Amino acid sequence: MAANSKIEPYNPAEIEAKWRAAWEEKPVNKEDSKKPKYYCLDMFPYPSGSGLHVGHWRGYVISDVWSRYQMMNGGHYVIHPMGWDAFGLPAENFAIQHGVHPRISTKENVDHIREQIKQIGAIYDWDMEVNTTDPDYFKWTQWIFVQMFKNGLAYQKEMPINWCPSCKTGLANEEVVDGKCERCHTEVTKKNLNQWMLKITAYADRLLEGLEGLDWPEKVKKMQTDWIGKSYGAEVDFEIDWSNVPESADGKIHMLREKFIRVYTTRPDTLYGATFMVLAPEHKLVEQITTEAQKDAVDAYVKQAMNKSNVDRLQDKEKTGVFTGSYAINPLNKEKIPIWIADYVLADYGTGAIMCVPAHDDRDFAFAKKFDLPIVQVIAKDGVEIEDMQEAYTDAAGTMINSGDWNGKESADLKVSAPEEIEEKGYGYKKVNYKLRDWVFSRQRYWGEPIPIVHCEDCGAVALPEEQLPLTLPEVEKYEPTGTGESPLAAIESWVNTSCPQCGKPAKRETNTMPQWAGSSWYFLRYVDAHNDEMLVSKEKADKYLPVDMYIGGVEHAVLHLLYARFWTKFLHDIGVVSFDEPFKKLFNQGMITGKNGVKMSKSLGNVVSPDDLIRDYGCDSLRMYEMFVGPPDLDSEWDDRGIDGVYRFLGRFWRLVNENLERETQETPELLKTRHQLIHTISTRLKQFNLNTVISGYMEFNNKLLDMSAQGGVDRETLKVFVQLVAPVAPHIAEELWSRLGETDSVFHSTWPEADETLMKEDQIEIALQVNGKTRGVLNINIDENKDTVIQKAKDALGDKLSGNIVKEIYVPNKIVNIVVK
RNA sequence: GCCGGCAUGGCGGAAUUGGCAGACGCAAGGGACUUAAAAUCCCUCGGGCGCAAGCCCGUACCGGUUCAAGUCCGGUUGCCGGCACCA
Repeated sequence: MAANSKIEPYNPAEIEAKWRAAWEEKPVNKEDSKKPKYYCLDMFPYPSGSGLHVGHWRGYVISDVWSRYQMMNGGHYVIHPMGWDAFGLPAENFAIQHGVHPRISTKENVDHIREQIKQIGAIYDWDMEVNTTDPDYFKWTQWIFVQMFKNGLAYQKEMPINWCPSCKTGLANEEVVDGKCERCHTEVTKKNLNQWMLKITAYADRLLEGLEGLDWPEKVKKMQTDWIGKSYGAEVDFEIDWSNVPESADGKIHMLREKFIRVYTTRPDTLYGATFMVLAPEHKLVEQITTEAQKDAVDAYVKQAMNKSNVDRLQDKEKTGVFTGSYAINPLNKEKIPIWIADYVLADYGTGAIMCVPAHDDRDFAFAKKFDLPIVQVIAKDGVEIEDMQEAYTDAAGTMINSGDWNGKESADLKVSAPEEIEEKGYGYKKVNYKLRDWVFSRQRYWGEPIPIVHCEDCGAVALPEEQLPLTLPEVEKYEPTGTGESPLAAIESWVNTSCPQCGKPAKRETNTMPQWAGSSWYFLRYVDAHNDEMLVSKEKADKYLPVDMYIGGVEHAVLHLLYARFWTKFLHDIGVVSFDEPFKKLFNQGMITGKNGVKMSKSLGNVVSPDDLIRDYGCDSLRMYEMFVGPPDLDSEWDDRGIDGVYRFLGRFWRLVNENLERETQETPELLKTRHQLIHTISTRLKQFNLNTVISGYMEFNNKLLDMSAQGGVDRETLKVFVQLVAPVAPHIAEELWSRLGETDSVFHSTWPEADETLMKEDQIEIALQVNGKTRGVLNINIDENKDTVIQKAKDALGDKLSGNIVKEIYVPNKIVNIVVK
């Protein structure tokens, strides 16, 4: 059937320009306190100079589809803002190379990317726009820091921290990936610096417990759980046997000597099996307990361990270590056990010292084998003591042996009860530990929020009073990091020299800046009250519009931004700024769009696909739809330009379907009614479940079906309207155009999402499969919900002589299948 | 090493609670329309055997449970992701 020749062809450029202008003038989503709110948030971008590619689009399209769906389904006022995470190194490096102030280049980049993002045709409310580098914004970032300082959560500490020699700045643990800088992949070294730290560890338990109630991908929750790394165990004291270290040797006297070495263990049940101890090379007792004979070897080892880079320390799985010459006493069996030092023991976890149970720990086993130390099994594996052990038995499962009065107990029970027993006997304490470390918060770079602290000789570190915020960055000539651990700000004397806010004496400003993650740790709160001069967000707005209902972005921030933002939100909750303590109720991680063969799109590889040409050739709606159709939204997908032809052709046919039926006045038939409700049901279900790629295939399937019906008589107006509504979230421009052609005067996005009536969508005739012994041998048309006996009789008739042998069993799954088992 | 996830045509991918594997699309081939091309429309499209009706094989591999397995269970291999000496 030829298309009606009078129908004008689908012209996306014209339609999209028309509706872009109309929406610009009269936005479809405006603040309306009478409607229920829905907050759908994108992870805001860093405004880089290279602009957006089709991969960036995906997340923004997903969130816009979801936002528009929320507007229509439930009549929500949707908070859907966009902003800029604009502090950071690229702008600063650009300044170093070209002498352009980061403020200037950042503004240019923001203006450029804002225009690109507008191409997506999303319902962003630009009145809410925030920029982390705007003094009116970072005033509040600094304010939060001051509150943390006042509450003892921001503190200074001199310690060896992760240092990136290329970025010339300190890094948080979260920013070190495989021993390398998360940004530039340079090997991270250690540097001893006085740092500002944020006490995220004070929130370790709450950050862990809070995960339980969140509708987040399990993967992300697990990553955070592992990162926090909570473990249960005991701290146990081992008495030091000082007899090998004469007190007079280096002038030390007994009184100053520690009596015990304290260790942390998660396996107190294996205490009888501890046959040696190992201290971290940095442990404070190492010097004291080392005997004269071992001194040279120990000194050499400590020196070498200190010089090892993170990467070496990670890669060298081979155990190394030296004997200190001293012994300790196992508190339970009173055995004398040697004390070693080795770099496999970390100085900054637990107590920096461990008891070693080689029979039941892989690392201790490897160490014992290498240095020929005794191995004593204390848990029977499968009821027996292993002869000539080849690997450690690490399960806490089995009966205790070689363990004094613990013999015969179950190790799994003992693992739980031992800490208390040890506590009663006075050898130690029950103890919980975390892998999470405090957040190294200082950066020795220019383009970040200045830390609002003044150092006064008399008063120490003093926070700037609130009325002096924001503390803005001074103009500088040189942006180069010094590399010495000092910020470039330290060279600006006129800025550094100030007076103490407390006593008025001359004092110096803190010259470090905050890390990139500071501004992004709370931006989602600011959007809903972006122009408030009085506070970071009013109580009223916060209560009305927060927290975030749906957060959409890449998985790469699982333990960085998402952990920090949760921490800051909990803190702001505790000081009464907001009344909730989890910022993001639901999280969705979209998969990455890659180039051919799953290679990440990058400028240097030249495989970046720009949306610009595609929009020109196919239009925004086609690109939006293809972003959804390219693959399941949560998985990575390879971009293939050719695929967009498919959705473009579909939109052309959809255009034709509606237009060729505009004037027809087709009456609704039972068949059309049924199809309409099946369509509503199919699309709504898939949309709700976030199966966005199959939403698109659903459109295509029903469009083909309706085109057939159109050719055979026509499609009624109500069905067309419903179809247009269902397409609207994905392809808003064409939908709005067709909606108005169907005679509607208000926006399709102000219409109510159609509901499927299950009774109307039911087929009355259905085709089911006929099987013999589980193999399909034909199909059968039956009435829906037809009685079992009738169906089976029909099936037997239809199968006829394919049914040879005795019928053993007849299976009928209603409306699905008949299976006859013969022998 | 430990912990997760995944494995389906030439390609991207569909398949409620186990119930006709390959929806939808891309690419490819054929046809219609056209002076021609583009666009559009129609048909074919997992492999093998067969003139045909039809039969056999097929969801990484091996085995199991079941009337019935892409789906569940046990084992193996490969790929991806996270953690990486946290005691």
